[in-house]
Amino acid sequence: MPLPVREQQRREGWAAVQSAALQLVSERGFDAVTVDDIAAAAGVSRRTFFNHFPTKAAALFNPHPDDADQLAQLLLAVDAAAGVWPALRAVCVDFVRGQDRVLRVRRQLVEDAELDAYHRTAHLHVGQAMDRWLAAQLPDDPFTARLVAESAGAVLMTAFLAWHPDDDPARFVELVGRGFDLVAHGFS
Amino acid sequence: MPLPVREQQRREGWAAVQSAALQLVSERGFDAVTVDDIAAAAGVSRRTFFNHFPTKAAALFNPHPDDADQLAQLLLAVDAAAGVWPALRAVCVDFVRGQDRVLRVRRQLVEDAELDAYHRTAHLHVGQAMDRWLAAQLPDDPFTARLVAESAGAVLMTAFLAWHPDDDPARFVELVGRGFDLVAHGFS
DNA sequence: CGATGTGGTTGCACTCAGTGCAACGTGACC
DNA sequence: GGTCACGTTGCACTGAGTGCAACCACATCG
Repeated sequence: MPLPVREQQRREGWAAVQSAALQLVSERGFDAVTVDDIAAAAGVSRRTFFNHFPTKAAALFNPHPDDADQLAQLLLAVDAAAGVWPALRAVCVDFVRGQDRVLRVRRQLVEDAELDAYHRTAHLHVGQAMDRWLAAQLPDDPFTARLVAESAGAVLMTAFLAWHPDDDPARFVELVGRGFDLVAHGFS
Repeated sequence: MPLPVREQQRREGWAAVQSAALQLVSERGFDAVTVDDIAAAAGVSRRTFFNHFPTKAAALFNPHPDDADQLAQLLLAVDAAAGVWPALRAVCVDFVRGQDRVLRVRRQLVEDAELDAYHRTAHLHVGQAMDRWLAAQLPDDPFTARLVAESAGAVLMTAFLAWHPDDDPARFVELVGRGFDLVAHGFS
């Protein structure tokens, strides 16, 4: 199903801006790059930058529109018969593969404590699909549903921070799986 | 041990600004209050506001200096013989008592999705004492240490979101305990 | 007690993030 | 070919956050 021309162009512009942002910020650092710099490098106006992204940090960390679709697809397809946690493990491990385009750059950026905060907020967005799925799976226990969602976030963040930019991206996937297993086993 | 006069005044100014910030923002909303408004209400200059807090959001969510001391004290005193997770449970439950001064207002603010993000970043600060303690407890397994820290954060955040502003603050403490127990048991 | 030093406070000027608005240009649709 | 919808652009504006230099109050020492 080919996307409409309009939407196609829109996503190309989106990708051009994010690409320029990642490039410039990884070279010079977050504070040394202005929105005007990024917009100019991407060949769009400053105002258009803000049509694509609400903030400067969003240009670095917001997920690609396709990613949100993909996560939703994975959640639809997964079999939760063995419990929500194993299902979520499978979904996250699958999802996290094929993120290597942005993985390394983002990991380097997050060395800066300030950007770590931005990074975490970006994940709130992606998490919404997961929140809805969990609410449907555990309709009678919203507390546990929320806790499972936050715990999955904790695992992903831990793996992300434990992964080193020099490592193979596959190692990140492995760390995610290990984190899920540790939490599944419990801390008692 | 009475604090030096200088430090005493400093903390009074700090508290005055935070108090004014919580008051105004809970009345009008985050975006409808400027830093100038807060500074004026606290009886200090705009520039002094930024001497106390690096950002507007920090004035709402940054922990009181005494809180950091208290958390450090609790961590020093706790007995970790039964494992790090039970110890952390005890520390957090203790710590979370006596936070009722800011609990209700903050919970109301976080209804706004944007401020939820700010709130989470503020916790990174408090968590540093916990990070150091965990690194000392699990020197040979930094991955688990990080995961435990993130999981404790997940529990606190879940309890905070599950707690309702009309509830008794004691209920929040109870929810924290319940969250720790659920994670201790595991999700398998 | 008076001189000196240290550190928080203040005002000023500046950069830059983010927003509202109105004009424009280009695909979509009949 | 006309018109409609929508993303793009420029412009002007608010407000967050910072660097700097002057100022003032508490502290210290002779």
